[in-house]
Amino acid sequence: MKLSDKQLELIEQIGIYHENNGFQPAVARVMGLLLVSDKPELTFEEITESLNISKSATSNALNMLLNTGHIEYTTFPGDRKRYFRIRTSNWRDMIMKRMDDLGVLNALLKRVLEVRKRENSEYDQKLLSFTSFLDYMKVQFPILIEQWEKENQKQKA
Amino acid sequence: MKLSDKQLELIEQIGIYHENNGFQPAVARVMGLLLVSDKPELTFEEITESLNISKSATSNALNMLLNTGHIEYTTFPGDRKRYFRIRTSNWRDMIMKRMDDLGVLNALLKRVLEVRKRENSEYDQKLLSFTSFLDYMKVQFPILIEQWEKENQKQKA
DNA sequence: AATTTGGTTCTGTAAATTATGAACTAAAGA
DNA sequence: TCTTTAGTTCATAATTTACAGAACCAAATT
Repeated sequence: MKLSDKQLELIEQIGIYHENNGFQPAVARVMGLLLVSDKPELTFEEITESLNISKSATSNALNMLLNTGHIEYTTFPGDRKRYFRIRTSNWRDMIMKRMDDLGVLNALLKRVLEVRKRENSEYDQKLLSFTSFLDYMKVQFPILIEQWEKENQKQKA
Repeated sequence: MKLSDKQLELIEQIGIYHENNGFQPAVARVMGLLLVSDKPELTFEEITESLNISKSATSNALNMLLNTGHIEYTTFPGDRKRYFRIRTSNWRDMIMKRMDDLGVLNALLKRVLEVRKRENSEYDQKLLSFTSFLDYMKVQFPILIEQWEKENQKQKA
């Protein structure tokens, strides 16, 4: 498994992106590798060797990515190896999870408005208006996705 | 500065939320406190005492939050203390930064499609379709915000 | 039966993060 | 001038994280 310099660089960049989103470094690199490699499916061995990480790090990373639904694997008859690949369905999930996270924030902010006491606060007006925006988003966002899917469908036809 | 049990609990929950979004623990608690306290503006001293953290932790947290534009302070003539509060304008920024982050992802994925070679890949079709969705989002999202602002304006009138 | 393969699990540890407390500073007040 | 106030800075201690390496295991192969 040869990787070009461009590929190696891109794996690092994608790695950093995922690190910023809470993945640990090795896990983030595995995601990068699976995205960037010429082959869409890689074995355990290929991953360890390409990234120069230990078997334990690879095992740990793959299992965490399997558990979180970011990757999946296939097998072939008469071959004990598993072939790992990114779950494409995961992109929609990823976006949705970001929305959910805003939902958590929204719930917390509403709780804030319940719990504490502030008189005639213009600040709380803004807070209320923000939560209402988050409510609006929660409704409108799925509609936005739907619209895009329609347009995308049209283009294919 | 007395805080009710409910307030203390909520500060922790908001703290955890912000930890998950990359803030360090003490910084996240300061954000929680400023949101949840009955007074909208707190002094350095009130923050240290309410959260039971050291002066250095407080200093560090406040400076970091000031630098990142999450909080601001006012002063009053003849009073050397600074009164810290959350910048409300920051909520729009927060949402926008999330969008920007998706922009970074989008750029990386486009780079992926350029850099590697995969034949007749249905996978790459999906990837392409995802980047096109991110493009769509980038355009539509500000429009969504605008629409909401219009509706919100109407309600006030 | 012995070995190889494809991993997993279990310490140990280097490095990074996060916070503390003490010493310090600059401005204001007595 | 001495003290207090409102913080900052520094050295360091306490966690936490992230990984390597070795031992281990079950299934397949020889």
